[in-house]
Amino acid sequence: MDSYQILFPPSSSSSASAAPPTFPFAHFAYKHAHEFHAGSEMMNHSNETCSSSEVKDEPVNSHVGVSQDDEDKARGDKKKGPSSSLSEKKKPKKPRYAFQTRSQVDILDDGYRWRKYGQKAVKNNKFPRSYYKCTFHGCNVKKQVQRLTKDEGLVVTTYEGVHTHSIDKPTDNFEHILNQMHIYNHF
DNA sequence: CGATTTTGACCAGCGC
DNA sequence: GCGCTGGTCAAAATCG
Repeated sequence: MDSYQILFPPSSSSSASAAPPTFPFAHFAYKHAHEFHAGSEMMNHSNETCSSSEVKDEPVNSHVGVSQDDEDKARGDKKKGPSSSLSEKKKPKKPRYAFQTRSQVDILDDGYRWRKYGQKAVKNNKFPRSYYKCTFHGCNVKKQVQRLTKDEGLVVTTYEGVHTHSIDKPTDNFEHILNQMHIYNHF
């Protein structure tokens, strides 16, 4: 837990091929474009919500970000029980895209279908963090939603992985925004 | 009745 | 080595 580098995705994606089709939350971003906070620079403009000047505990203040690592994953078996099988992987962290939004509800509908699989109380936060998994068959995308203590109205959503399928609930022509985001991405 | 949420337990990584 | 914290699983409960 710490701060993910909050920034827009792959500004450094050396391998474009590896670049995900789009951000998993692009769709959602569009829907909440008006209240979408992403991009360190973009944020500066809308500093009304977060005055990230004196940050001390909350690393995530006014950044939205992304931090990607490997594209692998390492969930072979993590479960209770004898950990006999485990001699591989070190801890490949999948790319994670974090961004925060202003919303009264934690459950932000981004078009995909999620199933909650856990909830945990995190330190420095009054509100618990919820863990969701994409229910699409074969899609291992996960996301966690957490409300900030400082800004009760701010919800931090962290996506892990990229959806390998289309949105379950298509709506507006968000592809437009997608393109824009791509631009940032390329930037 | 099936899908999803809730909730406690378990495990792994990290810091001291 | 121990304790803390985060992340995940799974059984039970709840919802549509």
